[in-house]
Amino acid sequence: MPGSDKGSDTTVERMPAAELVAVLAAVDGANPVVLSVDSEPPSALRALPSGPMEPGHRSLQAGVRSWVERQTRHPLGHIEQLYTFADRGEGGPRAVSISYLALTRIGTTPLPGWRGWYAAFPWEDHRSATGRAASEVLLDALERWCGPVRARRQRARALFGRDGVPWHPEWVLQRYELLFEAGLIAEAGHPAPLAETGTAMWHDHRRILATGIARLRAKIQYHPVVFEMLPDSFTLLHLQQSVEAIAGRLVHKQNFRRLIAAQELVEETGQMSAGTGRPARLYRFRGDVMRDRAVVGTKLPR
Amino acid sequence: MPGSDKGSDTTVERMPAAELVAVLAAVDGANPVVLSVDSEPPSALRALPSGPMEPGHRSLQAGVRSWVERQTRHPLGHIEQLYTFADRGEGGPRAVSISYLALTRIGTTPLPGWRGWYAAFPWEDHRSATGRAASEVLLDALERWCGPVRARRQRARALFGRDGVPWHPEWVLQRYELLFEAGLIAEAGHPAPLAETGTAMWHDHRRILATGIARLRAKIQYHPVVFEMLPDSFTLLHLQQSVEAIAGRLVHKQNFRRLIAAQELVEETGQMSAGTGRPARLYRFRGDVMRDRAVVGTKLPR
DNA sequence: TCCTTTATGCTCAACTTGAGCATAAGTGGG
DNA sequence: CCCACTTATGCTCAAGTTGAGCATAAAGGA
Repeated sequence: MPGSDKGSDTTVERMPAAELVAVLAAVDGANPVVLSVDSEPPSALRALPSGPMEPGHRSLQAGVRSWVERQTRHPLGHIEQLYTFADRGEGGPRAVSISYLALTRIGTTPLPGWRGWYAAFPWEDHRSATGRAASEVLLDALERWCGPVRARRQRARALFGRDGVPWHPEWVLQRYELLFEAGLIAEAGHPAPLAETGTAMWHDHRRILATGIARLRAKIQYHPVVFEMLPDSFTLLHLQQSVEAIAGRLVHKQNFRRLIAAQELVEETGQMSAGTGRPARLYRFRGDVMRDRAVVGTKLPR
Repeated sequence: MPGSDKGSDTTVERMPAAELVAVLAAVDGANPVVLSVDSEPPSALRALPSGPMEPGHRSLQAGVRSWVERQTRHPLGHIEQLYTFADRGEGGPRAVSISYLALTRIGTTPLPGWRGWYAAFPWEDHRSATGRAASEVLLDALERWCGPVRARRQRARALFGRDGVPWHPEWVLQRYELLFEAGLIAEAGHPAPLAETGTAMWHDHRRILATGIARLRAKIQYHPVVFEMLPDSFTLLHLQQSVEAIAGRLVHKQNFRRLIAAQELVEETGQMSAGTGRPARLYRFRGDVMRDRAVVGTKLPR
């Protein structure tokens, strides 16, 4: 192998184990959810599914896919690697965890274990006034923590968007890390200093989840991955609500439709939806356009 | 640990060693370069610097930084994780390699080992007619390989941008993988079927480099990372050429300046450049705006 | 019937982007 | 000194994109 200081064979003994961690995301109506395991109390979001890496797959990707599909009995849509973390186990060998984001549909038979992801990040849901209020409260607390340090205050304001600074849905991880730095995050040990601080998760799973949400929010703007989380046929409102659920903010309905129409990502099935209000046309995703353009955006209007 | 089928202790023995691989990028005038090691013949791009992961750092990031800085004696600017690969070592334990992208300046004392990255990807340099021609030749070959399969042809055209389809600089990895699939990539074993196919690299380093270039091209559009690769003071032309070198395509000069001016990312030093043609103002990067906005774009006009 | 709810079509102003025109200010050669 | 050549810099214009709102349609229930 090339490289300057390649380790000797003894190095191998010190080498870390690798673990896979999955952020398995779906949308249940207007509620974005992830699969959670080992909940105590039940129905709380506590830990992401994880397991050891197994030899014998063509790629890590394939390994994650078959492992998750075996566990959940759900076919997976889009899957992508998030990040690799190394934790030092008290100065000794380090455990490497490789995290993945995978998208799926909640079928008609929802598994137990799906939990709304905003339980862990109340301030990230800017669709509702309560979510926005949580974000305000945290920004206040952050500014107290910042003290007179100008750079810090500016960073806080840029991330949490006050005073005309726009709110960027995809900066989930940066916001989480700032809150963490400021000691405002409830972790397993110490209790939450504020009510708006969200539920704690096992080990570093909350950070991994933040990474996953951030990636998904970013991706949704330039790649039609939402459709991996929708049923075969859906109304435009359904599509819009899924996008809003993920992005954590509302969009202008007419503009959203204009955008969707312009991109020719969907086609009418010819059928209409039932339900309250005027019936809406049902659409299906046109998988074929993916090949024409390789990448197409869904773009979020404000 | 939570998770469904957590491995027993015996699993640990099968676990892979982890190796770090760095794509260390810089810009030399109008030439984008990466640090290469172990060149044979010398001055060829053969392998990326790599080494074993060492315990004792706060994070992987910090480990890579100190390792690369020790090797190259260059301070690193931006550094980010690219991807984690697992290669199966003949069905046995897998080697995990964690790859990183790091940016730096080539100081006044250039290290040996910097090589133009387009040697490995001639078709990615759309600044020159020869690069565009290489891209055309490869697309022709691809279309022959595709045969009548419509979906394949469409994918090839979308990626290589023919017939009015726009060329997307950041789809480096996808293009590489398509060429690879089509058997058009020269790898260590078999020779190149075409002249335009670029130089082979050790193991999977060419894929890693492709990932790094892709990430850098994408990043440059919404984060001012170019400045990490420029000297303290520079002319707007210098800045533009660096961007063009990375993006692999030319931009409209006046629009580029308008964009830079609008973003207030740079300020005049008051001095002028010497050299051929009318002297130009020298600028420096305003590091302080980074904090105000958290993220600022450099955006590439066509 | 009227009220509530959701669907859908259309317009407008503000802003962004791609492209080009024109002029300025250096250098080196006749 | 004037000219060709090179790079710098200011400005305009047409198209396209985006944010926001007006208006109307079609269903169900009180």
